[in-house]
Amino acid sequence: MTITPITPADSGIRVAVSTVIFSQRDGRIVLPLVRRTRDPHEGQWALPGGWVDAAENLDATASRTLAETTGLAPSYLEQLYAFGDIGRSPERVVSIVYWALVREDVARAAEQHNVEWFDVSELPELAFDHTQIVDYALWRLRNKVGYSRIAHGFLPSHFTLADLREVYESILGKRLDPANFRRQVENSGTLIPTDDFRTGSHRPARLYRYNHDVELAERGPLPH
Amino acid sequence: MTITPITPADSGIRVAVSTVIFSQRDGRIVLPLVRRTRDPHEGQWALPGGWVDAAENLDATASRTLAETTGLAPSYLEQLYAFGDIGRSPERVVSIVYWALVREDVARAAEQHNVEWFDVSELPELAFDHTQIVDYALWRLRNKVGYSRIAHGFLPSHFTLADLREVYESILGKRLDPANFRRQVENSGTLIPTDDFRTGSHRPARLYRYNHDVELAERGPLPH
DNA sequence: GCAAAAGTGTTGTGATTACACCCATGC
DNA sequence: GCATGGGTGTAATCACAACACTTTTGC
Repeated sequence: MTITPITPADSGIRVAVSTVIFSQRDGRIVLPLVRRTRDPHEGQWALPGGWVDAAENLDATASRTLAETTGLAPSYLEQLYAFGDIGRSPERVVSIVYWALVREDVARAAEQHNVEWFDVSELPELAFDHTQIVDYALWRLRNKVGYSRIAHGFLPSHFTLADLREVYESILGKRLDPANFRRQVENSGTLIPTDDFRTGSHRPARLYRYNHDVELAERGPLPH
Repeated sequence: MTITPITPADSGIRVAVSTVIFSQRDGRIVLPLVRRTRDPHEGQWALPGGWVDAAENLDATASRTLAETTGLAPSYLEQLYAFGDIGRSPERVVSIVYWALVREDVARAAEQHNVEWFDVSELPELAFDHTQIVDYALWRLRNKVGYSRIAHGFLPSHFTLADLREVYESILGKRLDPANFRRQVENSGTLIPTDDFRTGSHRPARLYRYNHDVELAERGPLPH
């Protein structure tokens, strides 16, 4: 039996993957952009990404392009949305966009050439529809921080409650009550207190580590 | 200036759109499947869908294939996920999957040939990875019903609180307290009481209509 | 001692739950 | 009348926010 394509394999549609990578730095949310070296939009800043190879899964493409940018594995990676409007590029391109979180220390360790990290509130003009894509990724991030534990994805293995609170505050853009914040996260069962403290200023703060028995976010029946 | 494709236009990857269409019938969630008329998986049941035309937006393709199945416009339509694993089809196919809600009366009015509606708890074996896709769509539906008003998408323009409660109960798979349910939805501001009542058995029940000033679900910065 | 962050205690408020109870209709 | 679903009332509970207060460090 033969397989009969209904459209020719050359359908005029190409498939790309881009990734919105978030990290945290000095209480700000930052993301890496690459400068385009060819048309269209040569010279403009764009999200890191690449074409999907016929023998490579979408997730793998996202991981690969992410590694090529930050040099290391993310602490969280999730598909965001498929953008495929006709006018978003001179040729017809469907972009499967992912979003990722990388820890602050990981991001700092692997700075690359022609990659620059920008504060999300001070982004330059972006190529294609990437401004809209970043807006949507930010919306998802702010939403998801309210009902999951993804904020931990920004932090190194050991951290204080003030560190974690700072992450929440920079994502949500508002101050949180330290006392109530402490109780909320203590009751969530996602943190394991250690016997170590961070000293240096004022009263030492206890260091916590993440309880890896609980997922950063519920993903439903999708394979992880 | 010339555009230089990095991969040839014939990348060996084709782009399709499929849609998981939900409706409600006798307290059960049902969805339409089409029988495949060619290989691969000839004769098996599959989600309605089609190839993306180079001149057609993804949303438009979803609406079109949905119309070809149910014959009418959905009350809710949202992108679900892009499935693109290597092994999911003999050829490399990236499927942008949407999910939709259609009102019970709309679904009943437009029954089509070679389309059959199945109870989601009694699905046959499906082609490709469509079983997994339906599982994920159901998970999203059950989640979203908890924090949005999409359940209204199943109902005709006028309905009783018992109708609405039945929708919630069939989605969530559990009974809800009628008294508390009433207060919750009355306080949500999404319902407008009418002066009409449904009679026929016991005490007549007031008919409500949906307040179209509030969206069925918050979609963030994505264009609707 | 003093400032400041770490950490604890207390109180009020609003949403949710469980359930008792009344109302209006068909039979 | 009586069974049944429509609709109201109410008290207990819980999560959360606001804020006063104590503890422990650096200087």
